[in-house]
Amino acid sequence: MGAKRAPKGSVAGRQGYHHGNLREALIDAAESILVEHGPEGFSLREAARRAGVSPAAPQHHFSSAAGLLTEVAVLGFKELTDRLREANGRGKIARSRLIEQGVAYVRFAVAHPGRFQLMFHHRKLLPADERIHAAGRAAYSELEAAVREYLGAHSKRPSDGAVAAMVLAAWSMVHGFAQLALDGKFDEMVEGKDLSSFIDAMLPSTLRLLCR
Amino acid sequence: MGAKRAPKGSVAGRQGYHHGNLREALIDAAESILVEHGPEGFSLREAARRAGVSPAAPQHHFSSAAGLLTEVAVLGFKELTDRLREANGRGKIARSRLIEQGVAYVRFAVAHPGRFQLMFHHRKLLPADERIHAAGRAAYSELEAAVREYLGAHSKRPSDGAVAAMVLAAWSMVHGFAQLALDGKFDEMVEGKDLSSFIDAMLPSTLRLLCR
DNA sequence: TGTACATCAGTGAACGCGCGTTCACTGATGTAC
DNA sequence: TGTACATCAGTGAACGCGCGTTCACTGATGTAC
Repeated sequence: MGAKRAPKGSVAGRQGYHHGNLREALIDAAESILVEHGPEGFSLREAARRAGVSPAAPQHHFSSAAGLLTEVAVLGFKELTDRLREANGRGKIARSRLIEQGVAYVRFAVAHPGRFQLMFHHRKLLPADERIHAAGRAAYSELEAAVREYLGAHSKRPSDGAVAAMVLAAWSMVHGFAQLALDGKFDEMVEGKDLSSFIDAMLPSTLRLLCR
Repeated sequence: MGAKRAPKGSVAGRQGYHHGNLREALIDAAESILVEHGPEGFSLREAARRAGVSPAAPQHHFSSAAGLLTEVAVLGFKELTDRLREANGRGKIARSRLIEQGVAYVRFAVAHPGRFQLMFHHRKLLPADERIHAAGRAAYSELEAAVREYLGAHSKRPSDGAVAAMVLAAWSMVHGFAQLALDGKFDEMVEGKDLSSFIDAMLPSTLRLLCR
């Protein structure tokens, strides 16, 4: 096994001419590039390099750079959806569940900055891709559900308009908070502290200004 | 005048070997590129091309591509600051002034998408540039002033913490709204209508959920 | 169980492209006398 | 008012770079018989 001759371009995990798991390896490579250099620093050649494969290899798995990134973005939306659903399961009070969900949104963004920025970077993705839309809508639905429950706790049956307005407000707030945090606009306020503890300290009370 | 021989590479507005106004022409060119292709589509060579000048010419006015873009971003922050100050001058009720200011923030973003995205795209700007920080802080101060007046209308003397929290909430909301709008995430809701009318229709009521 | 062969998943060299930056240069302008 | 000359603001060719994509190819795998 270990004695098997490895081809010149080989890399840890690679054992022969066929990679065996190139599709997943390229996705992992893409995510690591995104973390280090953001969506703009991504290149297909670099992803191939990190997967230990020739520059032409990705063609067999993804139509193009945008195709690979679209896959990563779809996976990102799916994980965000999971995080939001999970957060809405915590706690008995609808209001605190909604707040937990907002915190989960921002935590996802700072935990996976590359992936998050990519998800909202349509120029880098396949245009008008149905999977992206569907994955985005699924995440939106989680937020909508939490808002509906929250509003339902006050008036018996919230109107669709009221729900939509509150979703717009909550989504804008957490999205803006996440973007500003990732762009370093809070660095002066954060000072020595860690960004995560700043979020934990400030975000819930910020969200409480909206949900009261 | 009109009969004057123009050099081969000449372009409207150019009249001789010396451009005469290259610095401003490059800034204008940069803004037009940003509008068309976003911060990622910017290149110094293209800016030089649009200004009707050789690729090496910008060196005499800006240290690098990041230097030119930093200039554009600083101007953007200055204009945003003006818009915010202006908005806070409209209306007698502090609450409606704050809401007007939020609307002005988003209107600025959709009116100058390239400039706006650039301002929050630190990877494209000179790192740790003092002018950017100062220009950003000036805009922040406008928002802070409006929030302080708004909160002051309720309790007699709002605490700094309360002001900071409200600023964070308001800034996050308008910034997120703007980013999501520019990224096309509202396109399904907008449908046939124009983005500006969607903003006018939805944003004030969204902000009212926060300011009440 | 062995063999022939189609298919799959890679290689690696080559393409043309646009980029930022450098270099020696030169035309235009402004100033000193 | 005229002239010499320094300085400024451009030119355009060249550099090396990394990119996405193409191409003819080949090693490995899996299947039919």
